[in-house]
Amino acid sequence: MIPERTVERLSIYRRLLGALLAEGTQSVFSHELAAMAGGTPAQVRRDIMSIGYTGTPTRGYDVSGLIARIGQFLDAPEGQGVALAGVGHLGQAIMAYFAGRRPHLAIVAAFDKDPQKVDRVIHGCPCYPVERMEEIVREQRIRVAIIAVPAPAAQATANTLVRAGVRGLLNFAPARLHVPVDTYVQDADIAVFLEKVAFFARHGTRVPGLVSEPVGNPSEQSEDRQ
Amino acid sequence: MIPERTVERLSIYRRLLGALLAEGTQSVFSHELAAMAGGTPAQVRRDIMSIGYTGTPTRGYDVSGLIARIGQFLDAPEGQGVALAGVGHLGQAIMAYFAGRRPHLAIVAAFDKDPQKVDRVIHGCPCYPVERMEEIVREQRIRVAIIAVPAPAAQATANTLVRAGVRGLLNFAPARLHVPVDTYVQDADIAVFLEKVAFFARHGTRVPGLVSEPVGNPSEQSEDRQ
DNA sequence: GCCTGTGAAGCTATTCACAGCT
DNA sequence: AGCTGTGAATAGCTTCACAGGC
Repeated sequence: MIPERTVERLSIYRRLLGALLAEGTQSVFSHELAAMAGGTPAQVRRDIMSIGYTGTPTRGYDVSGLIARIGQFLDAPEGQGVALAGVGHLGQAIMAYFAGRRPHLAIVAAFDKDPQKVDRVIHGCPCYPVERMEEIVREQRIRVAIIAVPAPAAQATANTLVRAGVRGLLNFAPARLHVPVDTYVQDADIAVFLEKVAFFARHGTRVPGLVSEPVGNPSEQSEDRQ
Repeated sequence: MIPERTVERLSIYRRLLGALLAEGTQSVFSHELAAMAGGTPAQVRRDIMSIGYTGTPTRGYDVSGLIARIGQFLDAPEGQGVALAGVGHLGQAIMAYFAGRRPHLAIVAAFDKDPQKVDRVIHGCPCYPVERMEEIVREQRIRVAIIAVPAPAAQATANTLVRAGVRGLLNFAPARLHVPVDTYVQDADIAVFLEKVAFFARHGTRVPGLVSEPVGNPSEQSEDRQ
């Protein structure tokens, strides 16, 4: 099984590769991708190796070929619909972000308990009352959901979603969710993030890949870097 | 230096301990905290050991004492002000969340380039035009900032903040930031999170600590678990 | 010369397992 | 009996460093 961190980085590589493609770049070296992503060339090579793609010493990796390979690896062939629980500011920010782009991972239904917010379409996404969540998620075979409800409602929301068939949750509520072992939870707990940033802003700690000011200068030597 | 993951967990433990305190619980065992946080008892004990707090075999850890110790460790003694760049839906969700609570880590200034959004107070936080960001962040000696602007503006925003003295960034924009090595960046990239969740919803993978349905049942045996 | 692919080494984080305490 | 504190073992991830290719 592939490391979680590698999956994250592949997603990042794909986005960067898309930008390269848009500007007409046809191939890229591991050290270039590493500089853009903020990692090491060795890491990039190993990540790409882990999904069975290969480059050539002369040109590096083919941009569109690598994008396609990452897609085969990360995306569900049939596409995946996503449910969104909670249409507050956060939920709307998320809808706005995903509107239009990402055909294969689109938010296809949103839910809120406020009657004012439902029964309309926001950013191309229909909003329903929470009462219909279980029914709709089950019928549409939705397996991925975003929890953007207040903390006190998070566990109940998760329970309903799991009951309806969801197996992956992105949880923005500041609460720990208890779910079955076959359900994956990614926490995005803003309060935790902010306390961590505040701590390290005072105590310092930085990742590898170094990267200096604005665009990382290509201060490579012979064998990778240090 | 303390592991990054430990800092995250300490923040989580503190929140859980606060809830225990509110309901009048005076002491807690590592396995109880582990069940609440979704980790292992050994992990909890080591995290607590790493900040130099000790419990007793008979009662476990003293709830208020441990909260205080985590506070000494995580928080700046004088408190830390936080700047927020971007007052869109996401920025407003963040302001709403931090309004009131967290005296020692409050959002003290928000910035937006839209003249409609600025020169007023939202959730107790004054909003200024971006042009004044560098000046205000520098004058208020703000060291921590949240980036909630669109991706194309993220790097320029980060540059300005760093120039003004910020040393910790929480970045919600789907873009990799290039900053000086002494500046800490925590990425909260929603698109990456969602792709990761979608991937593992299909392929499965779960953390330790197991945890079953709703509230984790206390199926402990003698020596820890597993 | 400069690249990729990769075994091996090195690190970091987590878990085991038990001595010591009550 | 059941807990904490912790050295030792393990697991997981990252980086090194070099063979092989153009």
